[in-house]
Amino acid sequence: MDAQQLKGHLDLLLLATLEDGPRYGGQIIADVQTATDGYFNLREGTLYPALHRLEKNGFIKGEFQQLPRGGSPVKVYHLTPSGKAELREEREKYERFSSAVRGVIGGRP
Amino acid sequence: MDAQQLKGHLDLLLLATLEDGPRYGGQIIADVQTATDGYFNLREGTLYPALHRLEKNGFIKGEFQQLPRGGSPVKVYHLTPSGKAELREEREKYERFSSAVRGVIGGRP
DNA sequence: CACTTCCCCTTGCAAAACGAGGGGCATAGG
DNA sequence: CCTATGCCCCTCGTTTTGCAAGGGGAAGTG
Repeated sequence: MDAQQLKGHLDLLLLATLEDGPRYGGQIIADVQTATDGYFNLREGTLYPALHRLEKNGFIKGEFQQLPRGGSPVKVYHLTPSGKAELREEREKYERFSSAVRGVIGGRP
Repeated sequence: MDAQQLKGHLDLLLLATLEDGPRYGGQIIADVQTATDGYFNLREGTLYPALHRLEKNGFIKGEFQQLPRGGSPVKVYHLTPSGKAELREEREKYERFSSAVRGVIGGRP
């Protein structure tokens, strides 16, 4: 996977992942990896700053929770209403991007 | 258009544009803009360094040519054989990227 | 002679993913 | 008990790269 390829699209992936329900860091990484057949292998140094960014912008909210299986509390993030709206916008933005690229390289829109 | 969105995909766009024939800077900008319905509006500060990068890697080659319509000679770039191979690879890379994103956000692959 | 229009190039800036490193808590093994 | 391992969360510095701004040259126009 090319690192630069991901720039500008990470927020969309995170919001879309959280759309399926609250998750904490490790789960998000695992889910993205599964959903992309291993193509996107997010690093912690990538994920956490991105989550903080999204939280600061009010799109997601994180709360520490104690898991039944013990261990330290984990920080579970969930979408806010404004985050759902943002997700819709990001989806549309991606569609415009995708169409534009297809317009240049050819292939299905 | 989000600047970050383009990162990591610019080389693909340039190589694909030159696939249709040799072009000089201004033409490339115009062609990309047309092919994307105005979505990608490349700046000179974006284009020229990228062209130099591609040329240094042997993917394209630029030569100054005198245009029939007069004016200063323009630098016309064309794909090299290794550039055509690179374009194939970049296309595949983009398809993998695109599939991966679709895998997360849903929608057609 | 200005003035505009292209064309080409370079420098410094900013955004963002990443690698590496650190620290905390809980369970397992010696 | 004490160390090791496994998660989990966070941060700092690096690198890449698109972009804005600026500059310069050649040709045409009033």
